[in-house]
Amino acid sequence: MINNLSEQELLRRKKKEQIEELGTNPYPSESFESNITIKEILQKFDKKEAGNFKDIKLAGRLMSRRIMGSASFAEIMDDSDRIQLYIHRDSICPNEDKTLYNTVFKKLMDIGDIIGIKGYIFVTKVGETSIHVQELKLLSKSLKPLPIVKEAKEGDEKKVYDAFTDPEHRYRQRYIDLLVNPYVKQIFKKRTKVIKVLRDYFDDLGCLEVETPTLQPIYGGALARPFTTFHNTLDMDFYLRISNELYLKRLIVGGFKGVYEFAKLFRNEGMSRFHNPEFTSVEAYFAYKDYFWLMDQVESVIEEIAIQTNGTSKIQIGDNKIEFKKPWKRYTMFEVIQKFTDIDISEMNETELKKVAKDLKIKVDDSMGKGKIIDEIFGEKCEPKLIQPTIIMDYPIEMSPLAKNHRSKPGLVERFEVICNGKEICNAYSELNDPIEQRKRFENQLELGKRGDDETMALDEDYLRALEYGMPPTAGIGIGIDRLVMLMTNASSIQEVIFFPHMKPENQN
RNA sequence: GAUUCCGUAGCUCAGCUGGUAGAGCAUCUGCCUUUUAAGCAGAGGGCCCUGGGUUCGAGUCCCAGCGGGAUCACCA
Repeated sequence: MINNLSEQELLRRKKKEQIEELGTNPYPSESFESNITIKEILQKFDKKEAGNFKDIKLAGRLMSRRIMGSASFAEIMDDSDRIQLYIHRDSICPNEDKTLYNTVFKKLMDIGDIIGIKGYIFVTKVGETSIHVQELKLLSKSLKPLPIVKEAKEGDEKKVYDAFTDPEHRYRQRYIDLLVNPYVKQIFKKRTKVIKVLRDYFDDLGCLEVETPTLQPIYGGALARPFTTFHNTLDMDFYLRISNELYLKRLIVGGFKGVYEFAKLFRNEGMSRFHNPEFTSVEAYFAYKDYFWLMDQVESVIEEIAIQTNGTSKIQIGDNKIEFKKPWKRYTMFEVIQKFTDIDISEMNETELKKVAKDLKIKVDDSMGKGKIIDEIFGEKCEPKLIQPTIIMDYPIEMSPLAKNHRSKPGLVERFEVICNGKEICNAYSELNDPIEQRKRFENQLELGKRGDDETMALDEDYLRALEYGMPPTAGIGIGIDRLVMLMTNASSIQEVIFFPHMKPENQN
């Protein structure tokens, strides 16, 4: 193992031993509490507001060093920002013994070491806010060299050297990515903000945040292939949930007026820049509400998310400027298909629909029912063109086995999705609460399964039993958190918004 | 899954029609010794992703594999 170490790694291990020989623990136990953040220093000091800028105590990572004889400049980074340190030999070594500066700082410390300092703030000749260090302590020795990203000014242009940009390394070693690329932290802070706004919104509506099983004996609530696992004591298979929908609705049967859950969902399908095998969704259910009420809520909460994360409801996403301010455009499924294809399919039967699909050069096969064909036409001809947030409503019944029949349009259900930047970001409906109808829908799914559709829903007897006791009229919604965060952070891939996206195992090659 | 591009020093990347492995940063040594430095001089550092093949000779050409990116197809 030791033979595989690079020259620089061997050297750092040796330095660690030398530190120990000097009687210093390179990994001390005692807490070291900063009394200010770097961001606070930079903001308050520049404003020249009164404050305590002596007796600064700060812990962080050493990010650069420029050593001159008996005085050096360095940079320290904490959770908030970076600041320059001025380290003068006689300041940190006021007595005869200059070991701390000459040996420990100059010879035994490295970029990447975690240190604690005490000192006071001043401004250098060239005007950079800095800390004059009076005490210096090693808090943790770093044994691997960090990729060094440097910025230099050439005239007016800012040039970045040795950027750490290789996606494989960035995702596999996210800790390095976070240390070295400051924008990455901002993405994840926004992600947490998105979740917080949603949570606050649902709480304010009087909902209860709940948890439901991740391991499920029957997977349901969505159309997808599951991961399978095994419970030894029960001697049976379990599935990692593809959805938590049916459990949350059981809780509505149980009498809660509203429930929501942020849930990791697992789908055993392809990976791409829009798909990770596990992803986060929030589902929320509201008793005594319908899908029109939900449309208003989703417009409000997403506008609020945009404002909270970006300071404005108008966000640049890729090449598009997207306005989240409500109200959004609303179309029925048939209207939007007519808008983009000039074809009115509202009265068509399966045979006619197949012909339309073929004319539009959309692949159809015998496993596809009416609903699936309509969904394909929509996905192909409409969805990619819907850039501004748009509500699409009233879906064909075949594609929506858990949604309530439309109050006035036969063959349709009271369902809507929000499409933004050409992608679905949420899916919602007036929930089907007629247990007899629900059983028929499940049975119809089984039929589709026999026709060869490999994505159909299993029949869940306990869920039907729950409905038979009576579920109030209920509106429910699922929002894909990862996709929403991608929009709010202008990220082009889902891997950018998940700390540890799944990848093939690292090989020793 | 399909197409296509990529894998060389700790990092970012050169390396031509095949002929002893290169640069900048980082590291080490020295210079500079008190508010700027990407400083100056020198040095060390490589299973060129892996395994086969062609060849007198392969980082380079061919085949297979592993890993990754981009685009496309299915799912959110």
